[in-house]
Amino acid sequence: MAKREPVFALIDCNSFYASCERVFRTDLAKTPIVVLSNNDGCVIARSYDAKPFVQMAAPYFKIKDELRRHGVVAFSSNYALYGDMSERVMTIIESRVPSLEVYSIDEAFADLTGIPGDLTGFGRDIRETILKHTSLPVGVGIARTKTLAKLANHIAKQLPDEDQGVFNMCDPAVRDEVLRSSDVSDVWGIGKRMKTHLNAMGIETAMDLARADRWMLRQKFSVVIEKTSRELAGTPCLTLEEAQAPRHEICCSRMFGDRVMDIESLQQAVATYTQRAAEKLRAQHSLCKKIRVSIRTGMFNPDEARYANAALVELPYPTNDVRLMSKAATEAVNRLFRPGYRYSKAEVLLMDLRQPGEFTDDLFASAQPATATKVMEVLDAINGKWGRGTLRCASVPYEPGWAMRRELMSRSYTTKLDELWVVGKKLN
DNA sequence: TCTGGGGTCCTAGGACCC
DNA sequence: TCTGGGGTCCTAGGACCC
Repeated sequence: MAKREPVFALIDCNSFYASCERVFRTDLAKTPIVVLSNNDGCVIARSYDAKPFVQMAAPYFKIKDELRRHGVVAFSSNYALYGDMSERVMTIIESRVPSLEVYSIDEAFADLTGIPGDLTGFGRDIRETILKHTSLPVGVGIARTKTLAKLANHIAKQLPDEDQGVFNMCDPAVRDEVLRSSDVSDVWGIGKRMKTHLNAMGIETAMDLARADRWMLRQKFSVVIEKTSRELAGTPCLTLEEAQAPRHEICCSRMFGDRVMDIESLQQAVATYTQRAAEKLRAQHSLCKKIRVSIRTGMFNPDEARYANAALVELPYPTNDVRLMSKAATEAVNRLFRPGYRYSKAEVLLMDLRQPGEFTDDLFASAQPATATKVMEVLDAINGKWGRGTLRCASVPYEPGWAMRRELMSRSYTTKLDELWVVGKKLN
């Protein structure tokens, strides 16, 4: 029997955050929409019809009036809603493909190797099912490698409606045609810097990169670019990664709603971020040995005095005990704090993460006491049942003065009982 | 007044060891 | 005259992704 050729699909939601908002606001079906980053800082998603009016990452305060003039409606980001919608989409895809890698909140790679019959039809079927069950439009790219599937997906989004957002690039002739007409910067893994370097060497299109001297690519850049080149030429170098490995670092950082000047607020913020990071840490069953805390002022205003600094604290033993972690993190704030500055952001980064049992306990140092592990389990159980923050360290305020701005937030239509979508009753 | 929040991988270079 | 050759581990920094 002939060896089965590998086939990958990349399925991703179109303008995901904006589409999620639209699902529950049918009155905005024909209105351009943008979604803002945390703190209503800048634009992170645009509906298709908003794209002509707004640049990605444009600061909201600068373009507010312009948006209003064009009738573009803005939303604060509502991650509870997006996370829930994402799970629904992934569940549908998972039920139809042999194996799936959830790559981000709005996209997934699927292994279609060995699926008989017309793959384009298969892609259309998935797309229709998702649309029917969630009202979210997706694009499907199908090809021999992950990098090519990404490119196929990019093409799928530019197709006219009758092609239903599915593009199959398995045919070598079709693939070559696409490679020739795609700019090298459309390739997954080629950013702005790499484009500049490659262009300088005469590599302009995806086809140029596919045919470039691999040894030279590896010498001059890295093995990553070499793999990209091979993948474009049709040789799979990247595999589907179904099980998500535990993170090596866990980060929680936020801009403040307003500038902060006092040390108490910074301590509260850092305690709050540590709490959130510790939750993520325990969710992946890891322990952490080092914490890096950083604070900084705004970086954009030239008239404002700037300061940014970070401190690394090492814990006595690998732990997931939020009490120990908060104490260490807030002590770091005392070291970092300089009075007189207007702080805009703090960050807590958990580093040197380990799995229990993976490291050797030091003969003379202590390990996390069993009681602490138990206390954390109870803490997570209570917060899991009654909501995040029900039980917390005293240093974490309930309604902090420095909380981020989210003035344009939609409701938690799918995740809060008292905010459910009501059909047949006029909202807003 | 005001510009996000997560992550990943790779490489180079220094410290240290035998 | 003239000062090896590996190896490992760690960290910082660059580049990229969504």
